[in-house]
Amino acid sequence: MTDVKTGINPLFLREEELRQGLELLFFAYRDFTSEPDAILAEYGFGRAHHRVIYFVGRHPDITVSDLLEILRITKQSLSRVLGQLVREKFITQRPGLKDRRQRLLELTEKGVELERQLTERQRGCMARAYREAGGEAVEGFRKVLLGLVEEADRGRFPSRGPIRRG
Amino acid sequence: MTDVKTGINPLFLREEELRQGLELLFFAYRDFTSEPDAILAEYGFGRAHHRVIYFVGRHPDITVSDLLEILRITKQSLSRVLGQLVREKFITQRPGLKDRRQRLLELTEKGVELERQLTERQRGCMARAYREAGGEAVEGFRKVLLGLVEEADRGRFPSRGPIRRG
DNA sequence: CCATATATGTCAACATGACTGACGTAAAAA
DNA sequence: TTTTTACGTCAGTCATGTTGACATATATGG
Repeated sequence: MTDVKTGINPLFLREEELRQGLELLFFAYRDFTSEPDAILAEYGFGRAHHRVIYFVGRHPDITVSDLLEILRITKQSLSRVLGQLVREKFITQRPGLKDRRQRLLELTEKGVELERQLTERQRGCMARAYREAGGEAVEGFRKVLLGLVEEADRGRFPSRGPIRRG
Repeated sequence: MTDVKTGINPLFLREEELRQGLELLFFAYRDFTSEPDAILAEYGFGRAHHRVIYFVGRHPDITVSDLLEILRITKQSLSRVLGQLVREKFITQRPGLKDRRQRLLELTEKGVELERQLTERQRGCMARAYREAGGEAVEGFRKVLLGLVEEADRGRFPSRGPIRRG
């Protein structure tokens, strides 16, 4: 194995390194959410609103059930925040074309603006981290995180191949 | 720049890639916490208890204030879960030696056992992801995540140098 | 020694975001 | 036509966070 040839212990499986992985995830998530939380508070919204706005922006005309599958919360929980966002005109609903039971969700201009404002900060943060770490590190970051995501959802992250593509 | 020489766009800064980063973090965190949540529920505990148990296990004899700084919650919030854990004998408190106002926190045997049970799953999950991604990817994972962590807390993650060390 | 600052705890009230369970309606599908 | 599906809603509960006010013991500095 690598360690025999190179004199490296398989450190990446050691307890300490694993724990650091857990903690990195905790600290990164903690700090990553704190920025938008402040903005959301100005609107009287919370993190749940951010998630809804984000994924509706990301998948225009998403249905309620698809959104529920992403968020993994109950419809009652979603209903509350979604209802607010619709009433306050950040999101519009319209019946599906093929299936008129569906409510296709879409951001209004107001919604797009808020989404931009919220996610811009996070993207900036991520961009800085990417830049500082370098392209190769980003590949690794993606690879490991993808391994932590449930099989079923990995398809959401199309591979771009190793580092470079045409 | 790289793109001129190699024909690569600086893709790692593109909107799409940044968004995938945000989402990877969301999905990974979502799935990463769901495992222990089930176990915690059996004890009538929640995620907050896990965090306390984890960091007390990680830093034996940690003080309440140090724990508060890690968790970034109010002492009232901590007090509730910590109180439960102490009453149910997962954690012991004893006055500090130098400063007797402090309450040094430590896991009991029962606490160690629960911590192990909870974190074992997560470590297993992380180990699998590490193994599948490879050592180099793990370095990248660490690098990027560290860049997302607030300056002040980066010292918690001593660098092991680039991939290999003696 | 005394005043002040610190470490911690506690009570009360409240908001958010999750949950379960039950029930309702409209539309699709069998 | 019956059943299933997509979605909504009401009601109640729980976990976890918040603020504000106040209490106590101990440390620390003048």
